[in-house]
Amino acid sequence: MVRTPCFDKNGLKKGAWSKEEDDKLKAYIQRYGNWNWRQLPKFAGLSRCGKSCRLRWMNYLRPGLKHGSYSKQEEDLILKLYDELGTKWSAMAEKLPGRTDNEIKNYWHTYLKKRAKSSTKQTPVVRQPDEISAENVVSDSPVEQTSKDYPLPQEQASSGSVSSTYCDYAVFSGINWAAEESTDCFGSFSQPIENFWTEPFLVDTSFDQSDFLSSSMEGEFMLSHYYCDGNEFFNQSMQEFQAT
DNA sequence: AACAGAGTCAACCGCAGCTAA
DNA sequence: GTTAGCTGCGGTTGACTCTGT
Repeated sequence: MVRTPCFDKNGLKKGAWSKEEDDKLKAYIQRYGNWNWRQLPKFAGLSRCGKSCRLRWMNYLRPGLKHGSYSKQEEDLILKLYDELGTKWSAMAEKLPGRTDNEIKNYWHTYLKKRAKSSTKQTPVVRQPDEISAENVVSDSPVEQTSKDYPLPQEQASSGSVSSTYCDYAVFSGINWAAEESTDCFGSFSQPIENFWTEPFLVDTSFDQSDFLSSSMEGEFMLSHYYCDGNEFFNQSMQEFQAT
């Protein structure tokens, strides 16, 4: 299912990610944010290219992602969005909280392409773009159910990064990601520091997540410019987590 | 049990677009 | 206006799993 790990001529690792690499990347981004994908692997102690790190984070490690089977409503929405947007997978992902462009793309190619072909024999339903939105999704999944109860502000629904939308969804919908991923959530991100950009981005090759967690709980790590797609999410999550 | 072909999906590749110098 | 560096996107690949024979 995944590519066998190997090293290219520059000594950069390719292929499947190990648990250890995941932990390093996750911990680093949650600590410092993705301030520069190109430089990030060097500081995080990873033998990967920045692109690979970004992809891994966006498609797999990022909080709030849903994995697994799609609901009927999600399938229908993807089909409708495909009619409207074509292969704009990232645009589709914005309408499907918790799903990535890559995942939607794969799902399309494996399942929905066939379904779409068969349905083209019927008269297609033409919809205006503004008719298709996340709030039109009716789903039995917790995220989507509650997102109807806590609709996104317009600017959040229509602009900004995909991931911040996911995160805001999570926050709006009251999902306690901190509780779900307690080891991934770190206290005090909401507290500011003066010199985030001048803070040394130390290579955490000997990084111990439990140490980090405990120390961060005590408020030792504080970020003001947490330059991460999910900064709002983390700030909110931290507050929720600390409140529990 | 063994093999072949189909299906799945994480990851890679290359390009376009954006921004800063 | 040009160039370089970086990010994000969409298409594609290929290792692995599943299913049928």
